[in-house]
Amino acid sequence: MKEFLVQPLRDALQSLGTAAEIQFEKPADEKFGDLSTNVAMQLARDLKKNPRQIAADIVSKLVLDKSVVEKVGVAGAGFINFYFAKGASLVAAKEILLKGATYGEGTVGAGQRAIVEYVSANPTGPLTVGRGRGAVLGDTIANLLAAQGYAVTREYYFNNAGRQMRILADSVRMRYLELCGDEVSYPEDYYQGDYIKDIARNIFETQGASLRYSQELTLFKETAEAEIFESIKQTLARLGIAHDAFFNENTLYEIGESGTSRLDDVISRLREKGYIEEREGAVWFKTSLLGKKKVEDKIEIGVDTVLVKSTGEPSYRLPDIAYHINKFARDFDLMVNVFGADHIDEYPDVLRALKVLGYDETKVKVAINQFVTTTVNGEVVKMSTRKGNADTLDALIDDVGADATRFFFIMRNKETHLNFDLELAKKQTPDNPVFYLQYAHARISGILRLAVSEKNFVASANEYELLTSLTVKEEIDLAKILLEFPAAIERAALTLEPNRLITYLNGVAEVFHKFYHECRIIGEPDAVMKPRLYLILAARQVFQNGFKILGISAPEKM
RNA sequence: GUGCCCGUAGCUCAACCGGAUAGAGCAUCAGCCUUCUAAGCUGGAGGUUACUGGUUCGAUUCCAGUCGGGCACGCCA
Repeated sequence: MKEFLVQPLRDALQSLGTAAEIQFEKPADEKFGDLSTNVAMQLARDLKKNPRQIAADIVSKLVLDKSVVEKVGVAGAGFINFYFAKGASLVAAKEILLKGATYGEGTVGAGQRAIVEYVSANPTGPLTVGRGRGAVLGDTIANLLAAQGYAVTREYYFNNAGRQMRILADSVRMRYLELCGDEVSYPEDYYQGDYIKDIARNIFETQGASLRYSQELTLFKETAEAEIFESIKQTLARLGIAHDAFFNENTLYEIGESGTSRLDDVISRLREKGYIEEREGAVWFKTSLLGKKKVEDKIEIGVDTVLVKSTGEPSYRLPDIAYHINKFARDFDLMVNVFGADHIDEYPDVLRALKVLGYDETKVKVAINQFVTTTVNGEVVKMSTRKGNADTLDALIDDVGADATRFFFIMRNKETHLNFDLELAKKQTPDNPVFYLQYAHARISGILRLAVSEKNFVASANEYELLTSLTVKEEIDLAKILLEFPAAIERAALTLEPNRLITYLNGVAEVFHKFYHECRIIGEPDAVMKPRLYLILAARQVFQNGFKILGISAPEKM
């Protein structure tokens, strides 16, 4: 609708001898119309005039199509409010039915390629509840970007080498030796979870005690990795999450045709630019030259970053940089990384390196999610994989179901701490927020079932026109909010904040329930019933399309 | 100690780029089912937007400081 207003407003401003960027917003209160602009207030300072007077001047010069904009008003400090003709929304509502499953899709990412990297847990143990938030967040962001026309790659970055994996393998070996009957003192800093014992048992069952006196860890490592990875994928699958690509960090260490690895290449390129220094036996990235600093005793000190430790091993930042260069080589227009707040200090180094090497680092977006605390009976449960007292994501899904799991993880802004109330999520009662939404969909489905079975209703595109005969306030309100769906998706996608979509859908559910109470459908004369049936078909479409992005089911009955 | 994030109704959270009387759900109080699902709707009560200043015609939003919580500050990942 904004398109109808922008040019007339520009013309009006021009005839007053001025110009400004024209911004619209949806007024909080419907008595202020459907859209408003604050352009008069913006101009107040330059023109040194009362904003209300400016607004009145603008309105007097406005030329608008009366069949679209019914009324224009000036209110408050100088807002210009536009009231749309009822028919305008209803005509537009036909689009929802015509577009069907594609309604709501946008073109922000048309012709562009995006990669979303999420989960990325190393295969050292089952996914925890804490990991779940990033997993669902990343998956939903990927869905939102896909809905904006991006060709999206969902990628999982992992490392199955290094110290952690050695500890994992040795943990399994220790448990295996226990099964062989050996007395072992199990180290405290080894993996404590029962899954280690399960893996050891599987090995013991197939291999017997044949590995008892071997120091070789390979079988333990490979078995553990394979089994744990399999369980991670299964857990993700329960939430409807499936990655397109798995990127193994090890490939960055491999020596290519040039005789160097990707990691070597990063260092030599940074060295050419003058950002590498070797001292104390280590290789440093001179981030101090790029603004990285810390403050000690109120004195700022530049800070460099180690890329290769004095042991000769790369620190984890080096492969991180190489990995991002790899993403650029794959020519993505947008690269989203989803990770937890504990990595908050890591990505600035990566971005600094990318910038220095001539990449457009603004294409990299980082979605950081704050931690999850779970409460059970009001008591906070802290989690750690290493200690083995973690609530696994699997157990959570068993407990509350996939829909509630997904919903709870994304219903809050990612940057706020999430309190996952296990008791609440488990409830099959109205205090559980996911039910409020799904119930609206189930109600619509129930009405449509009846319409088909008792009134022989068959939806037909040449009857969509009937929507324009709706007149009741609750009908119009519903049509209007359904039309905001594309904007809601776009906003959620651009900000990488799926919770905005939930907030929007909650609003739709609220307006629908009001409509439901005010407007009966089955049993009304055809002239009333049919337009309403098409209206709720449109509402159902919005719920279904929205639920698909959120990754939750759309139950026909509850 | 330093950096980043957060602080909004009793609880969990919204508030689109700085806009109009700060909104929902839960809990609570009062109503609404012979009629499409009462997992719903209507109404009431509930707020110094942590605090103090600043910028602005206008601040929950931006800036500075204070207090409180989380995370990170390693040649760990």
